[in-house]
Amino acid sequence: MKRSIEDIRRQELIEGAYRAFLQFGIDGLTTARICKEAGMSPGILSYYFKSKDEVLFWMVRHANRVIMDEVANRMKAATNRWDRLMAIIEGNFPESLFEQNIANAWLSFYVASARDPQLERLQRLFHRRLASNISSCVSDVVSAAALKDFVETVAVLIDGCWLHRAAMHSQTTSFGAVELIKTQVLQMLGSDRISGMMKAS
Amino acid sequence: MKRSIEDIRRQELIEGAYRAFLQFGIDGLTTARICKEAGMSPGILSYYFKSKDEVLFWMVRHANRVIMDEVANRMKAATNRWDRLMAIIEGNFPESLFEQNIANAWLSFYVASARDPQLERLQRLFHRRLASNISSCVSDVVSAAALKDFVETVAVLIDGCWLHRAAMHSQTTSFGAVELIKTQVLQMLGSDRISGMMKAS
DNA sequence: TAAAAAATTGTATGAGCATACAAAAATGTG
DNA sequence: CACATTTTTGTATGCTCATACAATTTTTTA
Repeated sequence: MKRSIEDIRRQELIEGAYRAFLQFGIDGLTTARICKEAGMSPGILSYYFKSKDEVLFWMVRHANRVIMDEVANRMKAATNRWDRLMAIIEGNFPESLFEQNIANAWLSFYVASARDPQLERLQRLFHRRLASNISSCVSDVVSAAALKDFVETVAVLIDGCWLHRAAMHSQTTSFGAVELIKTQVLQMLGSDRISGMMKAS
Repeated sequence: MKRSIEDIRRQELIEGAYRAFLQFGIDGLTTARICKEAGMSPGILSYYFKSKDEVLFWMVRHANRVIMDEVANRMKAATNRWDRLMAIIEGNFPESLFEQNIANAWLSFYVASARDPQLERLQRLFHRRLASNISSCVSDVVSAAALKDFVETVAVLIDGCWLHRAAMHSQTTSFGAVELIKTQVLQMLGSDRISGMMKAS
């Protein structure tokens, strides 16, 4: 079928771009590098995509889905709100992905999205998803007023840990980041509310 | 004197680079733009500097000094350890500098320092200074074991707030960031230890 | 003031890159 | 098989930029 080969090639290029992204960040992504990584000749990109930026767009979506899958998998095993909150936090730091290169690549995406409206919309979307995920776990035990602050603090902690991981001097591990955030969350919620969250729902 | 004019020109170029950095981030920095911002003709850069990267290096030092001055000024007014800790936190979020453009520029510096050993050394230095500043405020009231975690958490919160500020959707203010971090610090230390820190020293 | 030195200008060069596209190869169709 | 269509290749074009440098202007020196 006609669609098939086009879809396959596009997907191969997106995944090639993803591998190049992880290795070189958003700035190291050249059309030539993307095509090479996908095992094709350099000109092919402009046959299947309107521009490099279009590949970039789909690649970032792909990259985000990889992380979201980690969260989703952990969510399945959770039976109460507390476990779901932990699933979100842990899912944001999969050992296989929490590496300097990758953290740096994500940072470069943040930088780029300040100048590219398409990427900016993606980033906004990712943030909303995270915020709404966190919200749904604690909305029953935290007042509406405090909810926004709680969500923002957790989001800042997650982003902050990734930023720290990008710094070459950092030796933070996946485990360390989760513990750091968990400690703050424990303090913010207190044991009463956490017990409340542990009742199955 | 021979030194004088050279120093002046170098300084002017560094400050031109700084202004361009704040406006366009590290990637928007072209030699032409730097020179233009400094009010000189485009070729002058290679007369006073070995390369663009050398200007970059001095520019980042300059940019950091601007922030450090904010911290230092607030430190002067502090008479006890608690006030000094607050001076560090508040000094890291001066209203005049806590803007989307500037946050983005700093992020781009983080990204770049993964590939430039010179910048990486600078970043390491900035981090050590921050960590040692924070440490000296709380080392008396926090056990040696907990000290590392405390410092790391505060550093992560500071970096995280800046990262969040870089995101276009964020409406965090300077005040909001300080409050967010202060809330976590209050929780971590507890009122007993804070009273301890408030005794003049 | 005349000659030398320093500072500045504007531009040429070449490198790296995205994109377009002509030519070639592969695949499909009758 | 002959022909049309799709896919792929390799390269040409034009752009942005860092850097070097010859030509010019300004300043210093004697």
